[in-house]
Amino acid sequence: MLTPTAIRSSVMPVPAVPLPMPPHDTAQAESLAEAMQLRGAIMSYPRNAEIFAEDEPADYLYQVVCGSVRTYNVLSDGRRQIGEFYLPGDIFGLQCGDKCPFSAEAMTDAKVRIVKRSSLHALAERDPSIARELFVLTSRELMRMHKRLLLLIKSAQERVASFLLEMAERVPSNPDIELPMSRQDIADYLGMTIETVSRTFTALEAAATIEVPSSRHIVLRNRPALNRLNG
Amino acid sequence: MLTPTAIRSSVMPVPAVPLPMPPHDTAQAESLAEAMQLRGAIMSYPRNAEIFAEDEPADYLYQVVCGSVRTYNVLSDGRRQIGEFYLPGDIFGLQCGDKCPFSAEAMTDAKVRIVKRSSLHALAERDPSIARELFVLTSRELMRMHKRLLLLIKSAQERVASFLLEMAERVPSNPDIELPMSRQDIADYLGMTIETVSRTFTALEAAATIEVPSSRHIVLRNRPALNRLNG
DNA sequence: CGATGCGTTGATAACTTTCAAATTTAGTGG
DNA sequence: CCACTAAATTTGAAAGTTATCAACGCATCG
Repeated sequence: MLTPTAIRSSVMPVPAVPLPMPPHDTAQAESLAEAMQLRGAIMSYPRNAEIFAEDEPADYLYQVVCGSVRTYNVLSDGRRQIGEFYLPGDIFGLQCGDKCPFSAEAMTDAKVRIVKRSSLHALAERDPSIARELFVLTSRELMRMHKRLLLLIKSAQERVASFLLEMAERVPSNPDIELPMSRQDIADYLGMTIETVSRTFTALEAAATIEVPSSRHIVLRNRPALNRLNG
Repeated sequence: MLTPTAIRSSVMPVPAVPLPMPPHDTAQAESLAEAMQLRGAIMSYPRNAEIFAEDEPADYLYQVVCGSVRTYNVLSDGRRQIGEFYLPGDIFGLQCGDKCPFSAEAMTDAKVRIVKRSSLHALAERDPSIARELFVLTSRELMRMHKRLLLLIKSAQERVASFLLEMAERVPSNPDIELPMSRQDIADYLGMTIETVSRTFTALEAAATIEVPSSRHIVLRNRPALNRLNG
């Protein structure tokens, strides 16, 4: 399964003015969201631009403001594995040690809030609630990862079904889904080839489980069937 | 791939006296390890005994004292996926929300230190260094998970090679590895069948990459070859 | 010694990938 | 707005890998 994706944009990210965020509804003196807003800079990335690269020093935490982001690894033989897709609101970069264990790219034009990890950790030293939030966030990411694991042992149909259900949950415009990623991205996320992804979509459509009006627009027609496939 | 593993021991865990732990070499007033020692109870589990079950309230954090533990999920059709193997010193149960997202069993006779999560979180409120350790631990688990993801998109040989290298790293008795788990466990960890695992071992042995004196005793004869397979 | 559990081996079937080509969609310039 | 080129997606046929089904070997244990 070779996927020699040499996507590398030469476009430089453009700093933008911070966007106002809706006020957070917790009683916290300062929540993580607020802290990130205060301390964060917002960067704009065009489609396919690199946000950070594997093995770079991992100095920042990131939050998608708008658009979408993919993290990924490229194996020595060129195969690419997508680590995760991040949508508006999602925070990524939590699992970094000293060096980033993967790369990140804007999947669509995107604005990303960037905060120095050191600044957040310093804050966490003083404010246990921030520390707690960081922990919860990481632990949640871990659970998401765990669901991915379960995904990857399944058949092609099951993987695609799980993927669609996950996306439906994350972009709440049911039953329609507007996918921000290409077939290649989906394939590399699910650990299969682009052809198998395509065939699986076709099969699900033939079974009237989904509709595919355009390649990135999916309509879930039979959720029970998808849930059955989901195991 | 059906693996209807209905392992369920009726043996009750036996509380045991706490074991002395080597002193921790940090300057911290109280490290997480020390805190767990102070607050933790040690339980003994016979081979295959259940430590906790999926969907139970997740009230505890666990640390393997001796022996080995597996966490796993069982899908509706009986397939089992192993989440992770834990060896002496390893801490597990970090990713739990309110309910355990998986079950845990002793893979061999094992002693496990058990600490109330609430007690650790209360401690973390007061001691930022503990909070930090919890975060680092979770983030490390996340990185391990990430490596697993990369594993699961690979071929059978690559998966087994990666698995062996990982185990070699974790049980430092190189180049010999004494596996604490059965072929079925390995299969469910790597997302393949027991037969394929067996055949892959045989193939690696035929290639003089490893030796298999007994089914649970592996000798790494050609690490470069394994590393090459590891990608 | 016969039962039982675990691991290995063999033959066949099922599924996914690979390679190739057709088709659709998107982007660009006139 | 249309035509044209490049990119993305879909489809088809063949090959490769892994799963499934079945049988066998080998230990342990009553």
